Amino acid sequence: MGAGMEDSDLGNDDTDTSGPDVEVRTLADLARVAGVSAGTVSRALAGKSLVNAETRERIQALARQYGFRPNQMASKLRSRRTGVIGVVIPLGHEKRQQISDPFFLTLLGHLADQLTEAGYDLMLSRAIPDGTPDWLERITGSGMVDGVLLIGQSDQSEVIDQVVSHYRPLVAWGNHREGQKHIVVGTDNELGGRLAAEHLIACGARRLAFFGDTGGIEIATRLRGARAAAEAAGLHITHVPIKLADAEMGPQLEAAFAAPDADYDGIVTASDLIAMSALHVLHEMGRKIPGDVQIVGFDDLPLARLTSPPLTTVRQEIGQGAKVMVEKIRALIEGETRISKVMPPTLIVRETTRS
Amino acid sequence: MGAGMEDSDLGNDDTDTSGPDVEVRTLADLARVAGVSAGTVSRALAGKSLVNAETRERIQALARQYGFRPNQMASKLRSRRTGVIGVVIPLGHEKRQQISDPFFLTLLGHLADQLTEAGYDLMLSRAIPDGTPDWLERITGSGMVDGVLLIGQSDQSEVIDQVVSHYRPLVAWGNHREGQKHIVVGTDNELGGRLAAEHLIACGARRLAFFGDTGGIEIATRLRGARAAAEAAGLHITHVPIKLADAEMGPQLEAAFAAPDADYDGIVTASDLIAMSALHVLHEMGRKIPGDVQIVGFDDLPLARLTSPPLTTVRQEIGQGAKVMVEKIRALIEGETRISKVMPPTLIVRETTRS
DNA sequence: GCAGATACTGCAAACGTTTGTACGTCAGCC
DNA sequence: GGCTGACGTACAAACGTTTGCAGTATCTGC
Repeated sequence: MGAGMEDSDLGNDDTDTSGPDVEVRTLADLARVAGVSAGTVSRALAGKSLVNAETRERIQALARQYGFRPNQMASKLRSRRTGVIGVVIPLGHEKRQQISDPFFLTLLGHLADQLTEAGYDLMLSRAIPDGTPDWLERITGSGMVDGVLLIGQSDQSEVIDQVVSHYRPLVAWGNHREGQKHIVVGTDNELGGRLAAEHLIACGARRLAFFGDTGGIEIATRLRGARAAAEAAGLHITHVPIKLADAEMGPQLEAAFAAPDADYDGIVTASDLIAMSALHVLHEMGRKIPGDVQIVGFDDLPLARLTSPPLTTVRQEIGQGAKVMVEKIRALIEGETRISKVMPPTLIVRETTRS
Repeated sequence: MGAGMEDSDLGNDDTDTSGPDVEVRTLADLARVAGVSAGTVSRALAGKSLVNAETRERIQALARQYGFRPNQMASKLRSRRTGVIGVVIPLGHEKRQQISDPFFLTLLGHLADQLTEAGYDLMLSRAIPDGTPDWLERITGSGMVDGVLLIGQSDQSEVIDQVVSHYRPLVAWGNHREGQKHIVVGTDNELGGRLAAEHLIACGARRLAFFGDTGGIEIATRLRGARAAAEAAGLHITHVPIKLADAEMGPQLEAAFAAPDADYDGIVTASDLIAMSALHVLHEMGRKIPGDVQIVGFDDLPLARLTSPPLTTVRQEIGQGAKVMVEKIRALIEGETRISKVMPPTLIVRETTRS
């Protein structure tokens, strides 16, 4: 009608200094207000030196004033860089459809910190591996992330290798295995298992058990290390596959201790969580710790020092691990090639062993 | 140390599936292969009924065969819908630049589950509030998310209200306050604090303390509830502002107990984490629990049942809370209007009180 | 056999940026 | 004074989708 909204006359730069009377949603809008072209606005906001310093600051001030922020989707589409790292937690061998392991959650927290620091956003996905590479490719192939961080490999090492053959920027937390294609940051789980078992043996334990479900390769490797230590000492170690599901853990443990030849005096656990649960069950059974039974955890969660007695455990350098993962993924994105890093765990002796 | 592999050239993997001889990266590419137009391919992959069922399946098969996935950025740009929910954790009143509270982490885990279920992706941001709305608007205004979930309000209630006045789809976890504009899902913290204190009093405690930093509104409200209960019984409750930083908590607590008139016999804590730490410190000091001192936690983390003695605590329905938050944000995105939901907490009596 | 409905499909215009190239101006230099 | 280069800006072509609209067969009923 009469009142056309083609407000293209930019001669009247009179009163619109303070009031965002006209909505500015796009670069073009802001360009009109500033009396320059959209391209210049784009460069100005990106802080490029190509544009006159004075103009740049004027435009930035204008953007602030109008509360303008460039549309990220458009930006990402055009620049073919998302600034987003996908973090995926494979729910692999755990039945429970839920992210619950405090270790992974803690690692996630650290990753969030490191990624933010590095200027990346973090896109979180939980995935349920199904044998095909699809659960992973749904993320790598989405075009939504510049790279992928995998929190744990579960039992999907082959699948991951397969994906990595055509998708480079991927780093996993977990266990390094010879011949594996994908890059891994993790703890030397075999050494960890060994340290735990050796310590127990040195403290006089003879009837050993390993508590943990070996569906994931990390845990399996820990068992291997523990078993090696046991055998070196001429001892047997019983494997008890406790699963990491909050609700079931108590009953599982009770059943384990009720078994006929279950009078263990030294227990290596696959995680602090299991250790804490075991501690609790043993308390209820009236067993003295470390008098009757000694226990070693794995992870050294912040909580490990709060149990009573405080938990002897194998420490994984989780903050450091997150840092390394982020470093590696960044390098990978830059096109560099990288190698895996396995970090040695440390035995933290507290009071659930007789040291 | 690290073992690794330099597997740099990966171009020669042409032995895989049945003949992706021509690379298909875009809709147009696939359209060419299928002998249709790009638009049709788009519709076919979206499963629209507009395209012939047979054609649709042929195209989908082709897409699978060539491993084609539409570029999300382009899709999101065009359709103006991202399918992403931003989850932001304000690091507000905690000095420590790190996501560490297990409660928030657990809530995050549940949110991840619920959002995935609902078909949304989750973009995680940690933010450091700075008094201006900028830390939040950086996310709401980015055009990258369809909605925002806030894990805790910290002390930013006003700022959040301000943002909500022009950005609708936002739901916060936290404390509901009369007159507040933004939608909140959370626990009745005042009631929680009251339940805890009343229970202690009923169990014979007379020298009460509240352990927790009241920088965040949630905690302040819990203290208010506890104080109300104390006053109703004619008792005084001492506020000890313990901060939630892993490393410092021990020393803080020791200092608190070393204070001249610190012979508390009943402690309400602002979180299970503080309670667990206090339990530990008290153990070390040789105090009997619940004989000498009784303690009530807050949250009912899965770990609360594992302490020794098992922790009496005020339970927040965190899984339920996550579910409600996701429901509300979805409704908000659909354009509906919503109201806050405050859920009643439950007192879980275990063994750190004499019941 | 024909009008009109029906069922698909193609065309092309967005979506809002970024960025290579071209253009214009101005200073410095011989 | 013209040439060279530096500097700053405008122009327009992507980026890869989705989707309204128009077009073309095929079908239906009379």
